[in-house]
Amino acid sequence: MADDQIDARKAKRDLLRSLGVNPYPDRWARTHSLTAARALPAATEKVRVSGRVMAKREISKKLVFLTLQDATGRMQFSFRIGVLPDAQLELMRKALDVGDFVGVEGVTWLTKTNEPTLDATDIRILAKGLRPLPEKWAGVADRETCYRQRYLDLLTNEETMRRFRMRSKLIRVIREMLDANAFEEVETPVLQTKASGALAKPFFSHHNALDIEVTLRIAPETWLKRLLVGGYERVYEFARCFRNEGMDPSHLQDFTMLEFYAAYWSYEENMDFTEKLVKHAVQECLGGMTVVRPASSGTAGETVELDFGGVWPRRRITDLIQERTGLDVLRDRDVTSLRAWVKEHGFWDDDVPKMSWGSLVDHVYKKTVRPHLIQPTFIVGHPIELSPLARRNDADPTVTDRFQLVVNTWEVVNAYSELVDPEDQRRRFEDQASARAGGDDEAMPTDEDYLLCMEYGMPPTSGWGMGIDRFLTLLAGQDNLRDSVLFPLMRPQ
RNA sequence: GGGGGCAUAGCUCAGUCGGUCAGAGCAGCUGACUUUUAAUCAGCGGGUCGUGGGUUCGAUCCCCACUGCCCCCA
Repeated sequence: MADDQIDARKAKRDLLRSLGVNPYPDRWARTHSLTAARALPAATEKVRVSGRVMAKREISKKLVFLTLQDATGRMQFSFRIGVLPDAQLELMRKALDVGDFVGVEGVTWLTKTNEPTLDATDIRILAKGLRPLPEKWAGVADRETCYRQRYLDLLTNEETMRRFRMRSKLIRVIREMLDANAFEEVETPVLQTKASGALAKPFFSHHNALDIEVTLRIAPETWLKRLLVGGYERVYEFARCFRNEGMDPSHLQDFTMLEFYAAYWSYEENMDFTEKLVKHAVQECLGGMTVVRPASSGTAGETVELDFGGVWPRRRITDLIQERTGLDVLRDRDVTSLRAWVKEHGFWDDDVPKMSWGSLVDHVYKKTVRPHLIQPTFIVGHPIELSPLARRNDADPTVTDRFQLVVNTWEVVNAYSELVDPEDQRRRFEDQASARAGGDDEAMPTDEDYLLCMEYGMPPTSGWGMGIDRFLTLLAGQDNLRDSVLFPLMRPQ
């Protein structure tokens, strides 16, 4: 029968109940974690631990060894005749399965092989499991099961647990460093009436009480900048954002973006800070400045060593294009000839006819330069059309005071000196509106409420954003963002 | 949107160029064993071979469609 394993466990649960033992008691007072208990000297008495039974080795009716696992690690415990009362020993032999949570009280001892072991004087089943755990040696291997039933992946694959603990640590380390630099953590709306702050397609929903259409945020940017008008000087938010676009190994619909804003900083000062922040996070998470990981897509089986040490180069996007292709996009800034070049070199796609000069430069960069950017590199000098919220450069009004950090061909950080001139901002929105009218449905809609705010005065500010999921994926040596998110969205079965 | 791959027991996986091929290990059940740690030994159960069609004397295997997942390309 398909259910015989479940039936066997239910029968054991019923056995417990028939003897007046609750298979789901409310608590267990423990004195030690398993890792702490392992470190105790032999013959320590009244040690109380708890955890999940991961393996059971029944040597005889008189002696059983089991492996217990808790959040700190694993430890072996034993029960045997003469130490555990006979009736309890008999019950545990019959009713205890791999997968059950138990509380154990006992005495520490060392086996022949010097394995720290807790010899039980009392065992209580704390939660009876009704389904068998995945195979103890191989664990769960099926990727779909790992995504849909992440708890099984975490439970049986040590590497998975390590990866998600690295995620928690990464967030903690970044938060600590921002806090130490006088940043304040804030929260801004997820439900909004206008998607703003990025070039992306939003999710729509409906607000019943107000009877209005709302969107899920695509970026926290304009909200955080409103706070600068309100008097904050340094703010940040770990912001869940939602973009209703294609999904692939480097894009999730539901992702975590960290943004921070620092009043009175230029984007160049921010680059200095970014280098320190990222290096600190890498050191804390990896214990060093390098990671060997699979190369980016299209190079199956190859690995690459990323080195976050040293000083990261700062390169103009247009210079990189010229080095890679010989194309000087700044020479005449002509859309038609640039478009012809794109066609001639095989980088054409359906969106090219709609692209402005700036978008074409970005397109060429993504096709020719970015696939070769492996080691951490700052990209600067982005055309103004690509950055409707970024400050215009004083020396060259066609580019913005912006930088991106690219690692292993992925954009990990995007930052700039913020545009704080309300009239320039209005013109940029108007340009976006005409791009939208021209068919570019990613162009940003005008945000009057944000403009109103800016008219009250916004200090010079540098803003910054990092895709946390991407950065973790890089550090953890994974190649799919879903491996860095606990419960990725899956199509219902 | 186009192409490729995967789906077999609760878990990890073999296998059939179409015919005693429904298999192993773990897990489960029964028994033996007081120092195991992937415990060991003996025995016993467990399957709609993803779903639905088709070809065939015969399909888990070949063909088509569908579902889910993974990858590549646009």
